[in-house]
Amino acid sequence: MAKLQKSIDKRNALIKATIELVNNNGFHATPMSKIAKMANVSPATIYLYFENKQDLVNKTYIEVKAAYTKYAFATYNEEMTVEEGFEIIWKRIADFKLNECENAMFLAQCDNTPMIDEPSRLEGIKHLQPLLDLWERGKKEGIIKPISDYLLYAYSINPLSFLMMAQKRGAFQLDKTHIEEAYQSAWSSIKVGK
Amino acid sequence: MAKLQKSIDKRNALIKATIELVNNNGFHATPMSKIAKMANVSPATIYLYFENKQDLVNKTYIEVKAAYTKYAFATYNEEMTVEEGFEIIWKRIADFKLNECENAMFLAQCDNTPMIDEPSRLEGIKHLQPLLDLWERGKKEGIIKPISDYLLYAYSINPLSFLMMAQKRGAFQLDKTHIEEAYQSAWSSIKVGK
DNA sequence: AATAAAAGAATGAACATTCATTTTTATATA
DNA sequence: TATATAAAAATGAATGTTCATTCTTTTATT
Repeated sequence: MAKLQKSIDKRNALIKATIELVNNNGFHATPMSKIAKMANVSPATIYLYFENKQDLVNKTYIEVKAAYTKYAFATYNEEMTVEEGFEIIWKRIADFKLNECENAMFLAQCDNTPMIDEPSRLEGIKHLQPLLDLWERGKKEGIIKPISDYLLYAYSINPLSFLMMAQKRGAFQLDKTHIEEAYQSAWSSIKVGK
Repeated sequence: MAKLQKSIDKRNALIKATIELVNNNGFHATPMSKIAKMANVSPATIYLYFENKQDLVNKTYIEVKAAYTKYAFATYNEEMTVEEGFEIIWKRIADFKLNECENAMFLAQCDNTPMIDEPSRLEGIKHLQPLLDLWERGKKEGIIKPISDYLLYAYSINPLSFLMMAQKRGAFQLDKTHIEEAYQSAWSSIKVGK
């Protein structure tokens, strides 16, 4: 019962503050004291919810990653054709990167940085399985190129991260038309051409 | 002449150490003392070559970025056709990401992180112009899709960064065949389809 | 001999974490 | 229903360490 009394709101506020501060300053330039302040909590309170700073950031990563994949697959089901399924998933991912920008940026930063420990990174990858299964099916049906999943991901999904970062820097605006163009590029880079 | 007496070797060693340590630990988790130690230099000496830590990392970024683009365009010239030119540049970039892995990883980390200040970031972008010019030409000739350069970059160049990181994590090995497949994906995502 | 480069030790600030108390909450009793 | 009590949750202030930067002295160069 001890655990249950701890406020889930406080925990969420801490995670949210972590995301926001790390996005703006990077992991090591966001002191626990600032996280506490932004979450309206005493620094000592953080240690009731997380073991230490590394644990806080690992848990934040896993939580955001789970939210990401949940969002991505929310409207997908396995009865769809490969092409349908891919479009559904791709567009959900695009939505996430644009609408849940803070979360998506946090993930992007984690992915190129020694900020997250390896177990947490692996934990985060798990949830992507449905997409890999879809690709597997696509390869069997001769619809998706028979190449490494890493290549498929690099060309069809990862570009969205780059576009999101560019947009965040104000370099350019990703509108409906762009999204459609981007989708076409993504699909044409992984589908089997005639 | 004061400046000229300072050893270029020492400066290079400092930059090299910065890259290596930042790659492994991140910017804020690499103390000046460690950089100094790895470069076989006293901490105080760093301040003869760089104003402060931020300046050191900014200068490192600019230097690596310049090396990257120099490498990328080394075998390209403007007489080439658009398709030729793109292939030449693309493959040089791929080489860089695979052979100069330390440098490429450092750039990838900088690009998603608030580690570098904005002026240095802009300074680093400048050198990419020849590729943008090539694309401009390709669009005029109806060979390259008439879409934003950001989209072209996201789909044809950026995936290499993802693949490099995956390879670094030991997740998979990017061999000759993969490179060729990757090139085909890159080209087919930006060329005008029939 | 004069000047620049380099060094190692010192300085002071910032920070993660812990400590000693206080406040809140849940429950038991009358 | 009101009160007492025990346990958890929360806090602000300390603690000890780490680190960027500077200071003073030594070494190398011309």
